[in-house]
Amino acid sequence: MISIDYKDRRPIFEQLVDKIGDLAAKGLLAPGSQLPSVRQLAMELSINPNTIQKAYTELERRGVIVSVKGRGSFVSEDTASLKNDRIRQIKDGLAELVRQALILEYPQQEFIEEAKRLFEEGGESRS
Amino acid sequence: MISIDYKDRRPIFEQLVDKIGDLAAKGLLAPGSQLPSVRQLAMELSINPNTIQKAYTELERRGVIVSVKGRGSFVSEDTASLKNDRIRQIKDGLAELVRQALILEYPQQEFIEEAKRLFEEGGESRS
Amino acid sequence: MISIDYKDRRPIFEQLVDKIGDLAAKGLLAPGSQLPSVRQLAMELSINPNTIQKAYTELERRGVIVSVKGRGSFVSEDTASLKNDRIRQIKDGLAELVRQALILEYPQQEFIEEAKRLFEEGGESRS
Amino acid sequence: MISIDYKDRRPIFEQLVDKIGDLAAKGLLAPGSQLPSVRQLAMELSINPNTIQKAYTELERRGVIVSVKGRGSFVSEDTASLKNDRIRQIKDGLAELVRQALILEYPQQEFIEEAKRLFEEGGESRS
DNA sequence: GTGGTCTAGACCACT
DNA sequence: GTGGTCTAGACCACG
Repeated sequence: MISIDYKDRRPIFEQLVDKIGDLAAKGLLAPGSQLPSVRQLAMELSINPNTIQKAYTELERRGVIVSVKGRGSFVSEDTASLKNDRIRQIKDGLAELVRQALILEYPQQEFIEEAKRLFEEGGESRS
Repeated sequence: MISIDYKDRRPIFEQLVDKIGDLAAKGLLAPGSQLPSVRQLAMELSINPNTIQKAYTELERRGVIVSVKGRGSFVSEDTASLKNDRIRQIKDGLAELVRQALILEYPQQEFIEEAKRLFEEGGESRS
Repeated sequence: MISIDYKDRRPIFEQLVDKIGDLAAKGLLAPGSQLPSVRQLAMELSINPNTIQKAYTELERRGVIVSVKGRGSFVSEDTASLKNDRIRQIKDGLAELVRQALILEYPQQEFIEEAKRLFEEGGESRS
Repeated sequence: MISIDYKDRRPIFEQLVDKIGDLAAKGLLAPGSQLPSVRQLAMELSINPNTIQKAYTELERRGVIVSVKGRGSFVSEDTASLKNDRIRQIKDGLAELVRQALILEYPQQEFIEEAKRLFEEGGESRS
């Protein structure tokens, strides 16, 4: 379910944050369910526990998970915050892109049409 | 014309690539015109010549400029490739964002409306 | 009467200390009355007896309860110390906060008004 | 200027975040000025660079400082966010205290008077 | 057993 | 030189 891509130039902990954030947002990690422990996940992925810890800490900061000393880490039961976390990232990325488009005078209409095209193209290939 | 923003978290060479790419795409750097030499621009911006070199190398790879040993660096005369370079980046970014939106089942309509809103908001604040 | 909140980030033993301290201070646990035994309360709450023991030890240290070997644990009959224990905590916290406010030159008036606002807001939402 | 207290039970990185946040909020660290490098501060305080790094990362997340790879860390020039960061903490603490006071039925009037008393007491002892 | 903090020492990208 | 990431291994508080 959770894997890391060593070809990806982003730091490992960031890949983990994104991956777990996605799974939680889509409900594939049930709200309230327990995540693998820091040590266990570190073993599974053959990476250092500190790196997992860093990812979990960031996820907790974002309200995606809650960690309790001595008990473990759990997916947040506040389902709204699960999705909001990811949607905010999309909106931030979009704002940056539009900023670039305005600088280049890339017309709004083409931008929107490209977006629509990508949505339909992506939508088709889904099972 | 060319400046660097130390508050910007991106590496300086990347800021340069973007900035020069923008200027060329908008025609503010005339096709065929000569760019400042690596050393001269390094002096002007008070940064390391290596950093300029890295930016120029990347720009040449993208077909935005051509460098001729012993003569200097020139904006490409292939105006199409100038704009295409930048537009490709926007499209790539958009494709990635749409991919994320599909994963999260973030509705196309909201995505498009957010984009439109950002375009109008950004368009207003232009001098 | 006594419950634990797993969403609460504080350690369980600390929640118990607070909860029992509150009940004693408000007179809902009569002075002199017997508390559940460590084992019994551990069973009821499905938590480790060590955790209960730790809470009882801390409560005894504070003079809220007295434990007698072989007989059990009892709410202190010194009613003054019951309430004082809790009020001292509030005053300590307040002193620390005011210390911070002075360091930051956060004006007394705003501090007081914020406190009043919180009291009224909190007072309304009580059943 | 910056020191750590080993008697303090809070983690070192948290003490640093608070201390630097205070100095920045009070203007004792001028906006835009450079902080000691991660390694240098680690040497001065005889603690591990990772611990400093953790503190700086948190300070950047809060908008108190900006860190630039290869250049260093700088106090934010957004003076509003410097103070806001600290004031938010005071308000959060106050809200928690009032919540406790309501539970204990500790009268608002006494609470407010205690606060006023502490303000004046603390105010007097200032040079 | 759990999460959280810390040290020691390394490598990377950027200047 | 700078900040950022990572590994390895330790200790603590909590259950």
